[in-house]
Amino acid sequence: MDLSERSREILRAIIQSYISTAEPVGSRTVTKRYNLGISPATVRNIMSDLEELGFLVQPHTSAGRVPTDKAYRFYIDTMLEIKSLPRQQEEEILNYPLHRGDFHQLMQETTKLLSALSHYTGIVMAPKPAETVYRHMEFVRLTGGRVLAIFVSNAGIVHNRMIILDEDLTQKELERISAFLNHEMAGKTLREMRNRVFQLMEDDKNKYTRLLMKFMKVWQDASYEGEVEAEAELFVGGLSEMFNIPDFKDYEKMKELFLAFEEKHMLLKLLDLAMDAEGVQVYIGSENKYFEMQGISLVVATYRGEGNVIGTLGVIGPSRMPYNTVIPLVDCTARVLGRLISER
Amino acid sequence: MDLSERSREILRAIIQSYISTAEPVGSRTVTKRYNLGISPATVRNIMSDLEELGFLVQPHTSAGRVPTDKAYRFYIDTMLEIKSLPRQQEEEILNYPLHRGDFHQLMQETTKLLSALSHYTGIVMAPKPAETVYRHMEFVRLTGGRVLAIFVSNAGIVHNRMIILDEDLTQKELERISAFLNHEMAGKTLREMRNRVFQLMEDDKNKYTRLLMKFMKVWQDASYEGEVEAEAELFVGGLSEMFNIPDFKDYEKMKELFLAFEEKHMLLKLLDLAMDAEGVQVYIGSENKYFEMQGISLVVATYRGEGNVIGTLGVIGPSRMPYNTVIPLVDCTARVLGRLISER
DNA sequence: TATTAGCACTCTATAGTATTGAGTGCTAAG
DNA sequence: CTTAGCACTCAATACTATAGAGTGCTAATA
Repeated sequence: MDLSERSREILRAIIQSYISTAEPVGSRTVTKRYNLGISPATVRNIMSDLEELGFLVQPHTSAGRVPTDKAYRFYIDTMLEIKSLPRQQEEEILNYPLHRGDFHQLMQETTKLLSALSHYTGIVMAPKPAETVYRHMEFVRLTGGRVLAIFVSNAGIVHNRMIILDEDLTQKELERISAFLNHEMAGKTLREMRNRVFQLMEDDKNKYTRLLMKFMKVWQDASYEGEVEAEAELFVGGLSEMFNIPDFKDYEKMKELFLAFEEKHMLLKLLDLAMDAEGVQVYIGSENKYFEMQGISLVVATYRGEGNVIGTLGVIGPSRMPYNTVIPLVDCTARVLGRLISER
Repeated sequence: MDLSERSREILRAIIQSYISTAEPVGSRTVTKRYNLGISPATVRNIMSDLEELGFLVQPHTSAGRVPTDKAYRFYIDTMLEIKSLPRQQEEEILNYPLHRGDFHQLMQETTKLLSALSHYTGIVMAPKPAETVYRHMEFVRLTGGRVLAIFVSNAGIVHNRMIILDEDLTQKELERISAFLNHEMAGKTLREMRNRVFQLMEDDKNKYTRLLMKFMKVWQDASYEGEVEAEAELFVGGLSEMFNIPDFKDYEKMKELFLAFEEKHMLLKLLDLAMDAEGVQVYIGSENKYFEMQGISLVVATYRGEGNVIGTLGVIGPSRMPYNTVIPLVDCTARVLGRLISER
């Protein structure tokens, strides 16, 4: 992208202006607010060029111009100066009462933190059962052959699954199975456990064979039904912030947005995708095929638990977002959450 | 309320008309759609009376009339003929795949079911930890003196709490505590357990005293912090249905509504209140002080688990709701959920 | 006395018109 | 290459006229 220094300056000015006012930017505004020693007419010429290059569009002929997704991408990649997080905001994150309650609450509170500080909507994707390393598992006998399998990770994340056997086991028997499986499976993810189950089922010299066979058969069925590969849980907080954003002052737009939020699959796919990359990532408008929506961007970061990347979190807002403050905010929150999980 | 038979007929006609069209009802409409052998002028006189009695209001002078909360209340109490649920809808409820997954998913899916069938927003209040009867508890040692306490109810509801001890216990020690407490506490609610803890702490002849003391001290603190008395979890599904309701076609109204949804306390208080009554209840508009909102009503029913009322569920929509179909729908869903929980 | 036809009146919603102002693109001069 | 100047475009706003739905009141009627 070979823009002249001056064109870049003007593009930056337009983007910054639009980010702070949400109003289409005219040539006069540029010269007045950012004195570049240049006349409106000149700016107009350059703006016209920038439009041709796909960085700007006009809502209508007699309006100023608005940055495109391409412009935001360019801005973020080549001219964004990320501030370090202001001391005060960092304090706020550190003092936010995240540490109370169980894992669910931790996730939920984190979305609220993200939302409160960004004034946008906060999202957190919880660790996926299939990829969580469990330290302990427990089988609790309920009535009617039903057994509740409870998995606990190092970080205190609890997942559970109902297992329905056609045979009623005593709690004692379950405890034997439980002891055996704990020994066999501790430190594994659900995915790894499933593989181990297949392995064990080959080996019929096992002394728990009959019970285990039953158990594992059911387990296998469960994973066939997609339970092991189940989607991660998605937490959303601060949805109502969306109503304060002038970009979304349109009823139909809002409806579309909320429908998308209710259909969590797409958002989860996107967040899952973000697991593969390092650091903070920004998805602008139509850049991603899973949550493609005019004028909406996501700022996403991965968070770690005991070393590994275990989930992602971030913020959803208008593409017209003050990235220089939101990015460090998301980054810091991800770190803090990671620390909390690891030292929980 | 001594209305003449004819006044009642007209009021009913107006309410039914408004429920189905969402348009203010004029005198001519009443005579045309419900032929009562009466002229518009007569209807006007009666409508004027009904307005004076507080059953109707006019949005403006030259508009028809709209039922007030008082009118809906009267309608529901004295002239609603509740249909039995159509066979087809009952089928739909019974066939809805609620039974998969864990308790959380069950709750979430139930909100979706309610929403899908009513075309409004579904809500389910999960059983409160403080009032859930637990069959089993388990303590899992994590790193750094942290212990995860896991409680399992008969129905397979799992709650967990992090307990932080300033002393590192081995899993063996925990198992001893766990065995003792399971023996001591099984079949109790969290609230009852707390009381029992106080009792046990008096008794220092107990052979587990030192560990238990530690443990219970922390437990006590936790309950002091309100963890035992924690609010029930609220599940909401089908929020976006709100966007399809003409009554809420206003941006500001919508914003207000979503803010109320995010502040779940109020809604929970109301649902909690509903636990005390039997059968299906309807809260119209300003009738309740916790989720008071112009034009919005709730249809709520309690559901049972193994005999006891353990939670509530329902539907939120415009006061202008076809109660004769929504009420049996909510009723049936509550029954089905109860059955699923009890036979889980 | 209760009902009803008739009519004037009220008020919203809709369409049409005029005006304003922001902003552009083009042209010609510097 | 830059810029002043100017005609042009278009959305937003305010104003006006009109149509239509519905009422309340009055006087006639059963």
